[in-house]
Amino acid sequence: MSKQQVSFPVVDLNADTPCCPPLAQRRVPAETAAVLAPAFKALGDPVRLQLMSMIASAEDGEACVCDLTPAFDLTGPTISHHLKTLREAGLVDAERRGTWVYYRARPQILRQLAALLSIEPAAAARA
Amino acid sequence: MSKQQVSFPVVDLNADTPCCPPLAQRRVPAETAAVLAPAFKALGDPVRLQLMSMIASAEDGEACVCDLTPAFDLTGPTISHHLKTLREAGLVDAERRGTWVYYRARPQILRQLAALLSIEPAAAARA
DNA sequence: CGCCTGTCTTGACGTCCGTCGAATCAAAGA
DNA sequence: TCTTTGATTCGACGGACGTCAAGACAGGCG
Repeated sequence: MSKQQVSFPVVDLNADTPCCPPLAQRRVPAETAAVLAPAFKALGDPVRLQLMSMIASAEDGEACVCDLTPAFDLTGPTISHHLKTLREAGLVDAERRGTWVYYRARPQILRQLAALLSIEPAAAARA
Repeated sequence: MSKQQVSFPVVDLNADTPCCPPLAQRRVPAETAAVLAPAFKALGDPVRLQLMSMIASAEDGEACVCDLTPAFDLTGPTISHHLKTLREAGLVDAERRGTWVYYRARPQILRQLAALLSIEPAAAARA
């Protein structure tokens, strides 16, 4: 493990983040943007967006990699890479139970992102 | 991101898009993911997230490039490039009036993105 | 027209990203 | 222990991205 990987985001948005009056209500400060942007970035790939949805909409709230991988025309390592991206963005958690690894969505950050994008009637009517 | 990119999008999400039961409710189809991911991607940069917020939260619902640019330690062309990205993602509209160019948010797509990320109590309680 | 100011486009550079094959690690069985 | 199966990490390649300097374009004013 020694080598690189100095920075290891694994964004922790659950704790302190004062989180986000809507984007259209007050200007997002640079620090908030720096914290939240990586989450949007992680969702900015069609494969990861589908992975996120498959995980979040799974029956028991969790999905096995073994169910995720065959849903795409991509190799295992590539799916694993995308899952790592989602993990480091703080969007999902992973847990190994026996042979398989299960992924679970973190609803708090999803709510934060949704809140940031929410538009109140006032702003909506304005434009 | 996923390869291809058939033609430059200039995503038109306002019209037809069936748009999006919450991501955690039903699995997002590949076509929907392909259409929505670029919008998230566009928000996945701190500068663009701030630009989007500055535009959406502006007094009259629109912001002049001349007000946007000096808010960052970046050159004019770079800001212009980011604005173009937001435009091509369908997140903002631009209009030239005399000397200055004004940008205006498109609330519909913001609402769509927010709806996609929204978590119902059921799914929230589950995880 | 000519000049100035504001904005966008172009071309280039270095970095990051998505993808794969091969190697590695982890758990379960023979 | 050795083998098998599932998942991640490593190393590499090609393409996309963020940034800037320089040039081009548009509108206003003498």
